[in-house]
Amino acid sequence: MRDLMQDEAAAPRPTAAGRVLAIFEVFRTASSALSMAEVSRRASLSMTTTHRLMHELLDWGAVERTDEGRYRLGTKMLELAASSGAALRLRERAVPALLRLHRMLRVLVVHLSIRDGFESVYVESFRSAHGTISTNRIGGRMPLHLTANGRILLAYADSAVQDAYLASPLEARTRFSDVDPAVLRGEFELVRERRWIITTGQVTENTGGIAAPVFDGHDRVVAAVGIVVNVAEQHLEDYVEMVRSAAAQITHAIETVED
Amino acid sequence: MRDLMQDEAAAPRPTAAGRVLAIFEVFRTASSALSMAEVSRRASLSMTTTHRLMHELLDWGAVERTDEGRYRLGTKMLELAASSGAALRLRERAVPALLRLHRMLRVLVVHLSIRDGFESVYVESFRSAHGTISTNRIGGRMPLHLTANGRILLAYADSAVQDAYLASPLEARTRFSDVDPAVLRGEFELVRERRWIITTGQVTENTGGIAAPVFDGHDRVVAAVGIVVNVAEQHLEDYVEMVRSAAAQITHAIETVED
DNA sequence: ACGTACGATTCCACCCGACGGAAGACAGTG
DNA sequence: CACTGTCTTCCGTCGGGTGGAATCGTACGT
Repeated sequence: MRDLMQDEAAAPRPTAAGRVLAIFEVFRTASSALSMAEVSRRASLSMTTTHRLMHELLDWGAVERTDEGRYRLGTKMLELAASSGAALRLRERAVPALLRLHRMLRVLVVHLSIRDGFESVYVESFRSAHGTISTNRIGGRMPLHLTANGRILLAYADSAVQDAYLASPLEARTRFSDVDPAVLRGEFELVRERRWIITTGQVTENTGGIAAPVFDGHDRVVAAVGIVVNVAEQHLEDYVEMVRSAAAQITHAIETVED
Repeated sequence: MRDLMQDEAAAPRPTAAGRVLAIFEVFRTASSALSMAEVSRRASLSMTTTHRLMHELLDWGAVERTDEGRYRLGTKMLELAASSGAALRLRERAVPALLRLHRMLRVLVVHLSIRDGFESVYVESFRSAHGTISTNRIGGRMPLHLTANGRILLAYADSAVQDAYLASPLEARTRFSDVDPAVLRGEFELVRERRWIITTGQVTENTGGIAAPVFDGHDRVVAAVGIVVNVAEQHLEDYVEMVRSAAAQITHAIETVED
């Protein structure tokens, strides 16, 4: 569609590895399969270089060709993700509890996320067939202060992380979005005290979230479980215990099978 | 544990990109976090090179450090996988139907797989809490001829692919494993005729599988849905309709939201 | 059919980034 | 304290990586 904004597409460092990563970056931000020339442009690499690198990636299986001759990331990347540290084991142990939670809450969305830097990354998410609210997919990212899950993760992060985060510019998505560090610090306080949180109107005006922390065997928070609901919906508080219970189940699943 | 078998660890091509991929390969096959020296050895790279590359990967987010200072793949790999062609959209559209199937079949395992070369890759899999049969995780691979899902995928593949596959050495995992090309060809015939399959004792003696094909909008098979059951269990045939129904639902979900 | 435009591929000579060795910093262990 | 392993920095040399140009392929428009 709009092909004229690849200007600031992250100038790849003049190192060979940097160029490979630049190509990955292109695919990470691209929504569909790309032609080699498109990759070349977006990665700011010469066609020659792109061509050679792409073929190395093809041989290895990092990218694959579509029937129309375009390129996209290959299934081997799936394997890599599965080997990726935190995500894998966590997801595996968490799914049963997430499913139970999801089953109790037909119409809603269930999310499991971990913190990566200043962002919340979705490790798993189940939404019901119709529920089109919240379009996050696995691997998707959101600012920490706008989602219930994110606030859980930030509330339990090192104070150094909290300070740094609150000192950075805080994005607002609605007129209700909390961007005042003082308010957020208060939220964190509350979270650590109650071990759950409710947010409303932060991402879009008519949605809210309920989330709770997942602990590892050493009382450290490794993830957050949360659901997204329509604020029009009755008492959000009614869901709190279900979410907390799911979080507790996952905590238990992680603690027992420690390795 | 056994650190003496890194000999045949895929000599990385003497190209910079090849070295990067060698590192990815190390993590792909490693089960836990690794020290940099371990990566260096397994990838057959000098410490200097490993050190420099690893830091580039760290900066970009491809790998991350554990608390103990070891290295593992970073959460950004999750994002890459989510952007990976076939897997993503397919998985997204399929999950609701898979969940419905899973809900009906408490004790069992539900798998969604696609074909990648001569292997079946699991795109999603749900197992019930206790059911410890079948240890496949997302991104996991299996030979095509041994699983119900794999046979579905192979039965609908180009005949060129079939011929090539059947001409290659066929692994057997139990004394019941079918490794006779003629027998397998017969199976494929049957699959295309009935649009479902039952296998028994192929991977382990006491498990069986039931699977059905998922089509895209152009009558091509893009995935297979299957379940794993204990052969001791009653009539495997009883599950066929449920599996076929789930496959049909996914087919429908893919066709409708074509893009 | 012809011409144009764009993408993919191959070839090549120059050159700069990548490489490995060596040596030093650091931590844990006996 | 010596020893063993890991991680890190520095540097001179060398080879793989690089961009340009030329070729081939294919789809589109006139």
